[in-house]
Amino acid sequence: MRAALAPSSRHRRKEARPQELLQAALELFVEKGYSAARSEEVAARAGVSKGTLYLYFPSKQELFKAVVRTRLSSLIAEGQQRVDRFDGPSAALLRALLQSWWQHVGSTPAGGIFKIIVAEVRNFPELAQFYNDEVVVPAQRLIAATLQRGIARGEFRDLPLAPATHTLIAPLLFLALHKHSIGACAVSGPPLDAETLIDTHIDLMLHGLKAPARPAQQRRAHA
Amino acid sequence: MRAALAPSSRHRRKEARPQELLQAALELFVEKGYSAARSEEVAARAGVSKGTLYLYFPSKQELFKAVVRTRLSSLIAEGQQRVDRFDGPSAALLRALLQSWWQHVGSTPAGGIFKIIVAEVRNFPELAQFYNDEVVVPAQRLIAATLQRGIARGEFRDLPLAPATHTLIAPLLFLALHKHSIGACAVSGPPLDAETLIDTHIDLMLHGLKAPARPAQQRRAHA
Amino acid sequence: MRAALAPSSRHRRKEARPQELLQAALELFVEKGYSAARSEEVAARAGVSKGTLYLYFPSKQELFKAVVRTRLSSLIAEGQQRVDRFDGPSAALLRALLQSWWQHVGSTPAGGIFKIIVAEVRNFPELAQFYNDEVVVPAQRLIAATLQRGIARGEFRDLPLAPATHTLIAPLLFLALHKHSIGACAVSGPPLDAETLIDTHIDLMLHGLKAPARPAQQRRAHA
Amino acid sequence: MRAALAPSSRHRRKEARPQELLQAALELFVEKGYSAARSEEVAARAGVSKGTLYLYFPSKQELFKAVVRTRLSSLIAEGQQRVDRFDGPSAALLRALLQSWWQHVGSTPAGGIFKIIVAEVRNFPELAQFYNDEVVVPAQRLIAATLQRGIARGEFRDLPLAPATHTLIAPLLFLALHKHSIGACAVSGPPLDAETLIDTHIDLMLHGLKAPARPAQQRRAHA
DNA sequence: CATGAATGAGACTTCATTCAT
DNA sequence: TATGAATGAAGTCTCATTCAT
Repeated sequence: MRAALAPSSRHRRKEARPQELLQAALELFVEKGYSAARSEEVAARAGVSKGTLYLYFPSKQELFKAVVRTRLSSLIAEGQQRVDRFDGPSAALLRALLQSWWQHVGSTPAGGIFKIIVAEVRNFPELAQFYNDEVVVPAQRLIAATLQRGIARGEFRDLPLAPATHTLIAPLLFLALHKHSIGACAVSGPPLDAETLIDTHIDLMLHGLKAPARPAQQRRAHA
Repeated sequence: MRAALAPSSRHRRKEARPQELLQAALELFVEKGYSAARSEEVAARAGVSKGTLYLYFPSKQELFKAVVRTRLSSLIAEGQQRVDRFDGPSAALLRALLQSWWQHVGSTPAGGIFKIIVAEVRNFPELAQFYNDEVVVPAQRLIAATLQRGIARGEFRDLPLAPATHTLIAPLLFLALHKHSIGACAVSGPPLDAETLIDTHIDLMLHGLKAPARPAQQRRAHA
Repeated sequence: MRAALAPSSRHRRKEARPQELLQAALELFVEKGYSAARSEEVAARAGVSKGTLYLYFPSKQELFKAVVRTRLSSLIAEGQQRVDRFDGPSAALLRALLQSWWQHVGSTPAGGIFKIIVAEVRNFPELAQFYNDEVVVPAQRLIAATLQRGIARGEFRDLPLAPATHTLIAPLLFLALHKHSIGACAVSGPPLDAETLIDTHIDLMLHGLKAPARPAQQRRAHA
Repeated sequence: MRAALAPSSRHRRKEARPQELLQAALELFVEKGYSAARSEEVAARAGVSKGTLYLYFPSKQELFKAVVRTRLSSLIAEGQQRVDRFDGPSAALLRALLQSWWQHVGSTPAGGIFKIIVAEVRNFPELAQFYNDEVVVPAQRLIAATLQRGIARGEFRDLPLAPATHTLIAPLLFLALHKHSIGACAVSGPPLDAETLIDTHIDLMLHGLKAPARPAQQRRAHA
C-alpha cells in the first residue's frame, strides 16, 4: 500500500522541480542580483538543463516574480503562526517577536528576499503592491499592535506608533540586508554577531541610552 | 580683455561634463540598479551621446565607482568636522549627527547609493573593499566615538558599542533604502515622514520604550 | 539498432561545426586580414549565426589562434616524417621537400596563413612566440638538416647554413604570400606558374646561374 | 635676401606637414597594420592633433593610399637612378643591384611598405594595379634584363627568365617582410644578418649548391 | 589653419529564449 | 518531458570623422 501511494522517484522529481528551481533562483538572485544571475546557472544549480527551466517558467521575469511571491507568501504564512495570543508583559512579547523573526526569517535563506526586493522593486512595479500589502503592512500592524498593547497597559510610553515601529524593525531588516551584501564579502572585520545585536537592540529599545534615575535626581538637585 | 579670457561655452561645457554625467549616472543607477542602467541612457540623460561618456570615464564600472567616490567621500569629511568641535551633552551631539546625516545625505539623491551598494556589491569585490574602508568603518567610528563620549561622561549607560551603533544607524540607512525602493513606488499609504521618524528614533534611543516607574504617576498628577 | 546509435543530424552537425568555423575563418582571415574580418561574417560563411561562433570559440582572438594551430601543427608533423626515412641523394631530398611543401601547404588555403602572420603578428606577441617555436624553428631545422646531410656526403658545397636555408625557403614562402595578395588581384599578367617556378628554383639552387667554364665546351664536344 | 627667401618656420612647418603625416602613418601602418593603427596616433606621432590630419587627408583610407603611393613612387624614383648603364661582368651587375636594393630600400623604413602591400592589397584593389605596374613589372624587367644580358654574353646558363627572376628577388623581399613581422618581435633567436644572407644568396645563385666537378670525378672513381 | 570635444556607426560579445531531437 | 545547439536582440566599448571655437 505504501508503494502504491508513494510517487515514483521520477514523479517525485517532477513535482519537486518547480520548488528546486525556485530555490536555486532565490539563491542566485540573492547572490548576484536579478540581471547578473544567468538563467542557465539557475537551471544548472537545480540540476536540470536550460530548456527545462522554460518548461516551468515562461521567462526569467516570471521566474523572478514567482521567487518573490513564493518566498513572501511562505514568509507570511510562517509569521502568522507565531503571533496573536500572547499573555504576559508587552516587553516580553516584543522581545519574543523580534527574536523569533530573526530566528525563522532573517537568519534563514529567506532573509535574502529583502535584498531582492530592495534592489528590484522599481524594475518590477507589480511586486511593490504585493510586497507592501502582504509584508510591510502586516508586519507593521503586528509591531504597532504590540506597542499599542504596551501603551494601553501602561507598560510603554505613549509614542507615535509608525515611527517607533520603524525604529524597532529597521535594525533587523538591515541586519538581513547586510548579511547578503557587504557582510557576504570577505572584507569587513568581525562579522556582526546577530544575537548580541538583537539583544542590545531590544535592551536599548526598552530602556534607552540614558543612564538610570539616580543621576536624574542629582540633576534636579542641581536645578 | 577679460572677455577674451572667459572660457568659451565649449570649455565651460567640458568642465561641467563629468559632474553632469555623474549626476545622471547616480540617478539612473538608483532608479534601475547598476546592471539595468544602460550606458547610453546615462549619456542621454546628461544630454550627450554614448561616445562622450567614454571620453570621461573609461568604463561603466569606473563610472559607478566614480559616483560612489564623489558622493560619499565628501560626506564623510563633513561628518568628521561636525564631531570634533562639539561641546555639549552627548545626547545633543548624537541628535545633531543623525539629523545632519539625513539632511545632507539620506534625503539627497546620494541616499540612493546605499541601495546600489546593497544590490550590487557582491559582484564588485573591489568596490566592497572600497566601500567598507571609506564609508562603513568611518561612519561606525563616528557613532561609536559619540557613544563612548556619552558613557565616559556618565550620560549614557555602558552598552556594547558595536551593536548599539548598529541600532542607531540602521533606521536611518533603512529609511534611505526604503525611499528609493518601495517608497518610490506609488503604493504605500502616506510616505514616511523622515523628520518625525528621526525625532522619534532619537527619543526612543535616549529614553527607551518603558514608561518610567514613578515619574509616570507624577506626570498624570501634573496633567 | 545501429540506426538508433547513429548520431542525429544535429549531432553530426555539432561535431563538424568547429572545423567548418575554422575553415571559414581561415578563408576570411586570408582574404581580408584578421582585423578586417568580422566575426559575424565568419559565422555566416560557416552557415551559422554570430552567437554560434562563440559557442565554440571564446573570442575572435582565440579563433585566430585555433586556425593557426590547426593548420600549422599538422603540417609540421607531415614534414618531419618525410625527412627521416629518406635514402638517396640530398639533392633529391631537397627537391622532394620543397615540392611537397608546396603541394601540401603553399598551394592550399593554409598557405594564406603566412600572409596573416606577416600582417598581424606584431599585434599578438603570444602568437609570435607560438609561431616561432612551432613553425619557424622546426622548418628551418628541416632544411638545415638536409643541407648538412648534403655537405657531409660531399654533395653540397660548405655554405653557411642559416643564410642558405633562407634562400632556399624564401621563394616558396614568398610565392604563397604573393598568391594571397597581389596574385589574388586580377591585375598581373600570367599568374606565376608555381610548378615551373619551383623547378627552376631548385635547379638554380643546385647548379647556380653560371655557365660552366670548361665543362660547357666539353658538353659541346659530347654533343 | 636669404631671409626673404627662407620660408617662415610656420610655413616650413605647414609645407612639411603632409610629409610628416605620411611618415608617421607609414611607421604606424607598418607596426600595427592598417586597421589597428589609430588615426589619432598617426596625428600624435606627427606632432599634430586629430583634426589637422583631416585637413590634409580626407579619410584614413585616402591617407593609407597616399602612404603607399608616395613610398612606392619614391622607391621607383630611387631605383631608376641606380640602373641602366653598367659595364662589366653580369655577375657583378647582379650583385650590385641586389646589394644596392637592400642598402637603399630593404634595410630602410621603406622596406615596411612591402608588408603593407602584402597585408592590404586585397582590401584596396586600386593599389594592386599601381603596385604591379610601378613596382613589380619594372623590378622584374630590371632583373630579367640583367639575366638576359648574362645569358647573351655567355656568362649565365639559359634559364627561364620569370622563375629565375623570382628566385633572385624573393629572398630579399622576404627578408624585408621578416624584419617587420616576426623579426620585430623579441622572440626569434639571433636576428638574421642581412649582409651575410645576401652574400650567400648571391653566391648560391651564381655557383649553386653542388660541390664542384673534381670531387664528382673522385666519386665516380669510388663507384 | 589648428584644435579636440562630440558624435554615432559598427565591432565584439553575452545571454534569454526557442525548438528539433 | 528533457536536452542543449542555435539564434539574434541588446549591451559595452572603439574610433573614424565632424565642426564649433
